[in-house]
Amino acid sequence: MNTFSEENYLKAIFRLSQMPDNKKISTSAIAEALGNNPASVVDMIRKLTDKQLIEYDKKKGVKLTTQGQKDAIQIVRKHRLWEVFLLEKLEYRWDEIHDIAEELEHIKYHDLADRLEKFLGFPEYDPHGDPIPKANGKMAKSFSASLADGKVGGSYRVAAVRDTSSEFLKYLHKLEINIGTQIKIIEQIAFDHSLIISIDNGEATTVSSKFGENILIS
Amino acid sequence: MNTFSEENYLKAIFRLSQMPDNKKISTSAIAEALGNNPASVVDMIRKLTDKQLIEYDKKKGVKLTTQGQKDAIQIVRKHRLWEVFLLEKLEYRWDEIHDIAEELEHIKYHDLADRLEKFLGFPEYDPHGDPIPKANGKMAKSFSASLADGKVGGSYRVAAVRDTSSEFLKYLHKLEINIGTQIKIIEQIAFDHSLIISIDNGEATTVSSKFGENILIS
DNA sequence: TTATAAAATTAGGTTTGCCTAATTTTATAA
DNA sequence: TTATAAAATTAGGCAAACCTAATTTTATAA
Repeated sequence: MNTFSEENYLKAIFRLSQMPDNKKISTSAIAEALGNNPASVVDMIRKLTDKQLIEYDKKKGVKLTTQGQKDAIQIVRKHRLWEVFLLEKLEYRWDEIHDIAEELEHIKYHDLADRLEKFLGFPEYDPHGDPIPKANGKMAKSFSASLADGKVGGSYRVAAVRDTSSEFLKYLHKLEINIGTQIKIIEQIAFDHSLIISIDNGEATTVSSKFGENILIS
Repeated sequence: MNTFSEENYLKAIFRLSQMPDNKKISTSAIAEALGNNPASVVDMIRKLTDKQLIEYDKKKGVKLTTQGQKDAIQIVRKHRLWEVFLLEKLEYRWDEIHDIAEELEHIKYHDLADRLEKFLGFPEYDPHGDPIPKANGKMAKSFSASLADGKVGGSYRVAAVRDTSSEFLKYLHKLEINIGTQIKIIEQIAFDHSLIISIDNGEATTVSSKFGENILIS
């Protein structure tokens, strides 16, 4: 079994490996993702390599092994199921559930994820629009197109959010944007790629390019 | 905030302080309860004393301070609420829930216990018959009379179990004893205080005195 | 009372997972 | 190509929470 910390590294590496940009997963990228010092990451890379959960090549960076990938997906599965539980059953807000699920995802017990999944009615997506891996590790493809990739004049459905920080989610809450909300791109500012959008046909609002990149559409 | 380990010590001390025998809570008693070495307990006694969660007197043993008691009760509260969740919602067996709740009880987040309690419909007792502390720390008195204290010829309702180990609970499952089961004491063996009992008016069964001490009656 | 056993404590050590500071390696740009 | 910046690594350290072995204190029983 893996420790909490090992699990957090696996999850971070998995997340990085899912990024559309397909960049190499470097020591410093992992350090940044976890808020740790790169020196600590070097320690853990050694440990996870010994456990054969990752492979490391200074040139190519870190890659999950088959087992590492399996382990990571099970953590992601638990995280997303618990998020559904917290939102739907305990009525937490969108921006609160991530942090609690960060702790709950590490609870290990035979069948726990499967029973939780059944209890929740086999949800396909978590409250942030991310697909929930099945018990066998299979998962639907994540949404990858962002609002920033949309065309001026186009109208798009919010399918998921890339950033799940409470800052971003609180901002969305303020703008009344949820999964399913329809967003129309009215204009793109050439200078900094800011977007002028209409939310559910409401009045024009300006958002940054960073904002647009973190809204995934379908 | 307290660490997982500190919480486990507080909980163990609380449990010992609830024992009807009212014995002094010694270093070795705590060590035994947690399966740790007495030397480790000495370390932690120092730490919890510094944090003003316990008071220690070599003669009188360990005592929880007001704050220590508060903290301990909140952990017990979470433990028992999660047990209800695991049994009622996830359909785990009686003998499985304790171990999972041991992990879940340490999850900290504003309101978590309160929301869980509400979701579960404000249960009064956990599946082992132990009272669930309320948000304000108040809790019903635990059942304290055991079957071993019963009279020959008397008939008693199983109100709770003292031992929550899966070994004991599996044994109860085999004997078809649950909370609410009626047990009649047919005879007590003078030699070793074994009990001959009838379960829900079924045929005579012999159980040890240790068994009798771990069944609490009302 | 004194010998013995039990309990408590101290001293010193281990592992995990972090850290800082210094150094080495690799990449980038003048 | 060479200077500089960035990234990676090494060396050494720290706190938490355990441990064993040795010692001291306390309790119990002959």
